[in-house]
Amino acid sequence: MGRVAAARPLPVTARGQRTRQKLIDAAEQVFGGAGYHEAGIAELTQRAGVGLGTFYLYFPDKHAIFADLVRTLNHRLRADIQAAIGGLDDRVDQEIAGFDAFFEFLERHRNLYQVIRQAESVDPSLHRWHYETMAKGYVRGLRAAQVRGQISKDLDPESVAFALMGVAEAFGMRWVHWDKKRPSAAARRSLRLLIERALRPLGSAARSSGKKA
Amino acid sequence: MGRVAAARPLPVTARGQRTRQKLIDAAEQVFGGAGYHEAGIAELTQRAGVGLGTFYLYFPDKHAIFADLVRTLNHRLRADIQAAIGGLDDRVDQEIAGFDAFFEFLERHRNLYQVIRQAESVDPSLHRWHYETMAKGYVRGLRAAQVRGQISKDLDPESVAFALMGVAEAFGMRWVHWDKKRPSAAARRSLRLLIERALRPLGSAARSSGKKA
DNA sequence: CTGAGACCTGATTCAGGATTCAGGTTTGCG
DNA sequence: CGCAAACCTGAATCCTGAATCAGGTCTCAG
Repeated sequence: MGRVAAARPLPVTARGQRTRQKLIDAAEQVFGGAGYHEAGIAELTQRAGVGLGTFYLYFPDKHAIFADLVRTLNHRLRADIQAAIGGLDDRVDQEIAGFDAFFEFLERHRNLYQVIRQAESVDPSLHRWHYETMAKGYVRGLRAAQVRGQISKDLDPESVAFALMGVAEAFGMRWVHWDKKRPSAAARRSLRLLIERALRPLGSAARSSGKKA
Repeated sequence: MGRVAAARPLPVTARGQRTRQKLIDAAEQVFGGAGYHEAGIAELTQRAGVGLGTFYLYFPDKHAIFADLVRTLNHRLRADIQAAIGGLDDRVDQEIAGFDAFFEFLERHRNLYQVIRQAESVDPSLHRWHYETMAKGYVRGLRAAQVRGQISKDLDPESVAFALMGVAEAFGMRWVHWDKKRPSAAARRSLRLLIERALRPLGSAARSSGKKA
């Protein structure tokens, strides 16, 4: 669980920083393609174009760079979703936009996302951290939307957050991962209906903002 | 993907059958506790109380017994859910009962379920088979319910199936896996509300069967 | 009883892969 | 320049653990 292994000091010069980045980029490819256990340090350094030993100048061991990757991923994903949600002020619209951003992220970082899945067996606490992090922001947004009366007040925000994350993952697996394309029109239509009906307060009409706010 | 490795003939005598079973039972423990890669054949045979070499009398390699386990799990899980759904004739009630059965299964086979998650990196096609199998039954049930007018007809059954499976996994992770207990009352209440509102045709009243049919 | 299968065994083999280390090479500053 | 400090290198080390195999041991049909 709590891996330790003395962290290496961050590189001082520009050259060092470049090299470290090359290693991280390579890790993205390598861990994504093969799994954590299948991937070798040799393959990683080769793809980064550096010597084998160089790896250990920047990371104490294999696990360390994997953990780095997961954290990076987590940040990028949350940033993408936040950006996509930005201008919207209706929570249901935000959900839809968030889902789209998620699918797009999955497509662009197809391998990368597998890394997070792997984390479940490689480092359970890291895996859990990922979901807890994601959920926290989610819950905050949902609670605010409840106050604004945009989503039903009788729903427990945390439950809704996990439910939606689950749906996102399942759709990502079914369409992006298996079919290698964004969810079909039918799937996206159903997704919108499900979210709309499940979250919207009972009385309020569907569709909040037509095309323009 | 398509692993081959000549399967060993099934044991002929009662003794052989017993031994094979002991190995499978041990695999359940060992693969569940540690991961696939962490678990060793030695540990497995030790727990089964047989010699190391005996393993290779019944399985061509490590992968084979893992695949066996995933298939077994898949069957047990589907059987449990079918049994739980049995007597009910309203689809929403069936969904709730199905979820409960799933959570109970997760609790009882806590380790075992991780095996299926592991399958994603150990054998992607097996992993996909698991979900496709689960989805197929799901879709059939949903379609029938649509004909009966129990759930909204404008939803794509496959989309709903994957959405619900996703929610089940997320809840399983959050409550059964992390908290080591069934979902909280609040969570189960929200779950029911979400399903009810998302699936039920627009006009129809909630709650189909109160306490007794 | 008895022997031919059917089963069982675990030390040993062996390949793969993480990590080390004993030197190079490069960079930048005085 | 001149020389630390900062980087880089990859063959060699060392360990792990899957898979093998050369012999036993059990079982039951005849």
